[in-house]
Amino acid sequence: MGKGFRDWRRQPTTAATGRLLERLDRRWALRVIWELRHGALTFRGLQAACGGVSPGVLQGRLHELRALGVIEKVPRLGYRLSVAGEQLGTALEPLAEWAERNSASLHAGE
Amino acid sequence: MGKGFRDWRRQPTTAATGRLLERLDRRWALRVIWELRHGALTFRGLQAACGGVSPGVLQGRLHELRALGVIEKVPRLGYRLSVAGEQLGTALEPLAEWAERNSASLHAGE
DNA sequence: GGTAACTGCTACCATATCTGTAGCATAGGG
DNA sequence: CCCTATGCTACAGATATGGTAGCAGTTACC
Repeated sequence: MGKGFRDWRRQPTTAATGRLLERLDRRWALRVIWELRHGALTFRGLQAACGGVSPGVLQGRLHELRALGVIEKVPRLGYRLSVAGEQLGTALEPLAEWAERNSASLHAGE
Repeated sequence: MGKGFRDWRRQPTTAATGRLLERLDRRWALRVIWELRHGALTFRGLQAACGGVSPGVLQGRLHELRALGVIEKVPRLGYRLSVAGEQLGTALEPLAEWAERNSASLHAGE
């Protein structure tokens, strides 16, 4: 980084939160969890629900999210949230509520 | 898309939430908001807080987030959350709490 | 058995985005 | 003037994503 960095770092983001954000700010990561919040979806169903993500990317996200332990693969149904994943989905709800409340400005930003 | 798509689309993600997720699942978007939650930061301070994001990317995120109306630029202090942005930051807290609770599995997924 | 439609998943390439570093123009302090 | 900090731009190389085609396995049906 440039030379002008001072190490004043105040209360820093904890490692755990940092790791989470590191995973979730990738494309479709949040969306996948969000789409699974009401139950299991097949790979292709999930793909459609996300508006046609490319299968390679979806595959990658599913792999990462499984490694994180938030989703799991089930023989017939496809993929679904794990217990931890459902909690994560719940933690996402305030975000969705915010989006609803601020849909006007979200639209403007487009 | 493959040919095998069925249009069964159950309760779909609302447009507003979709748009939000579309913006926030880009790299560093969530993190920037998260780092600003305790007050304003300068461009370079924000850069440092995010672990050294490349300035070009940070610039892009700041531009997008300003267009969304969640952050604003202040003459001397750098950048800070707008009123809506603070609400968004608050909506992010459950996510951070989840991360703390599940730090073990987050570590495992690394 | 043949076929049709589904399943999860892989390969490929064009494009977009991110990383990492260097550097510019400005402002303020000493 | 010199030094440091500011916001910000530029550029090359690495990585991620988008879009499409297609494969192997399973299930259902005629």
